[in-house]
Amino acid sequence: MTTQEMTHGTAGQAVAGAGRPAGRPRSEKAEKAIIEATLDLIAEGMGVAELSIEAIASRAGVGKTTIYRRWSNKEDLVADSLATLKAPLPPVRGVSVREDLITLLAAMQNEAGQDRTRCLMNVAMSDADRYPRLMGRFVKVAVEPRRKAVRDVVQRGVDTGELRPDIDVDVALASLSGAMLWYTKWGNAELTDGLAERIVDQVLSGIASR
Amino acid sequence: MTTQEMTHGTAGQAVAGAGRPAGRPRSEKAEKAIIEATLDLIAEGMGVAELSIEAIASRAGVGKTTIYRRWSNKEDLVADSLATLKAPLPPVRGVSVREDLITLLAAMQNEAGQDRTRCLMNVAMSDADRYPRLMGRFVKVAVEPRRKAVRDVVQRGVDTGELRPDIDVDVALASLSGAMLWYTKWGNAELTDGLAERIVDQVLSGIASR
DNA sequence: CCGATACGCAACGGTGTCGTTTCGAAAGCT
DNA sequence: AGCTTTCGAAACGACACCGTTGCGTATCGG
Repeated sequence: MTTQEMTHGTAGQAVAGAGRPAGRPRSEKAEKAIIEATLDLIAEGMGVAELSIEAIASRAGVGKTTIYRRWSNKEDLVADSLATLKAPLPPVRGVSVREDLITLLAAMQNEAGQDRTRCLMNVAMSDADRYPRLMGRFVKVAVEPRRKAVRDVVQRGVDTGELRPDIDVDVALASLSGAMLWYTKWGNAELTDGLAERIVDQVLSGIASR
Repeated sequence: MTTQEMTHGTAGQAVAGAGRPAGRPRSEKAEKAIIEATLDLIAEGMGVAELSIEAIASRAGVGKTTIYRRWSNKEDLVADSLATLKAPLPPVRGVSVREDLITLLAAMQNEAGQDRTRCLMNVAMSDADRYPRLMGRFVKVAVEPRRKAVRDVVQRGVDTGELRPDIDVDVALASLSGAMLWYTKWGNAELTDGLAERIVDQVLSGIASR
């Protein structure tokens, strides 16, 4: 958490081992509800700028006070909310690079079709420039794990000789993930069956004549 | 223009040849200023939702009346503004597919580095879901020409035999443009020299071992 | 010159959100 | 019990925009 210290965190707890703040403890449930409401609203297409504390409070069934007590501003709240996002990546079977890449890209395509992920992606791309701290957080919890997953597979392919040793791994990964990103955004929405497979095969084999 | 008809457009002009509305004509300069101000604000990172008519009027040095007289709502204004965007694509020399693709991707990378294009891109990706009409307009004036440029080069390569005849052109184009998009968004910002060249070469030759 | 329209500007009442404050009730500790 | 802190709810004054209207001026055609 970012602004936990704001109220009592360090003061009451850091020095002596058993420093509870005395008084009614903060409701863990309220905190969950607030974060969940925040993510919900974002997932419904709300940009960070339009997110209103009032709407979050109302949606979470919580008083505004309860929010302001924990986060001093919207950005901190959103940052903490993003940080709770889990990244359930599909497991990779590890048999062949081709198969693993298809698995990962297909998962990416699937996620891009869901409203929640889609809107989060939008926020990530659009509000990123305006809220650099948010961007950092989002990249860390959402983009980075996926990038790493693809990167690991590619790197493994290089190590095992399945892929050429002289390739630029970052560019490879950009070609793969970027292709899927592009296609799901602006490609023709039809003909997306077996898209992951087509992308992977074509990036693997190249498009130039031999 | 979308809502020109709102006031006098069709009524005064369509029927008899010489039907001017009588009275002071609308200032072309004001119109330009309004649209320019709108694009400016968007380019400064303003999302469509946060765009305020007041801000636009103020920035354009224009009364709100002058805006409301022409556009009945914000979306129409933004749509018309986007429609005025020119797409100065780099000329392509047509010598080799590789060279042409590098030219186009390098231009894309360059554009992604400019704040104006960057923010417009953000709006395109983020507000697209919320304002489908805007999305359509933007795709038409900004995305489509670029997509077509790359597509034409790829298609030409297929025709001349420079590229394999069995490739999926759309996937190829997604791999190329998508890779650049991905890299400029989330790739490590260093080491972007010769990026276009690296992407093109690697997509052309593929990454799999032979 | 006259009538008509557009111009920039300032003001209107209305709405939504801000961040803060107050309130009575609830929930923990000693 | 008594003390402390948090809870949800409601209200506060402040501000930013909304979309509209009126005002005095500018610019056209007849």
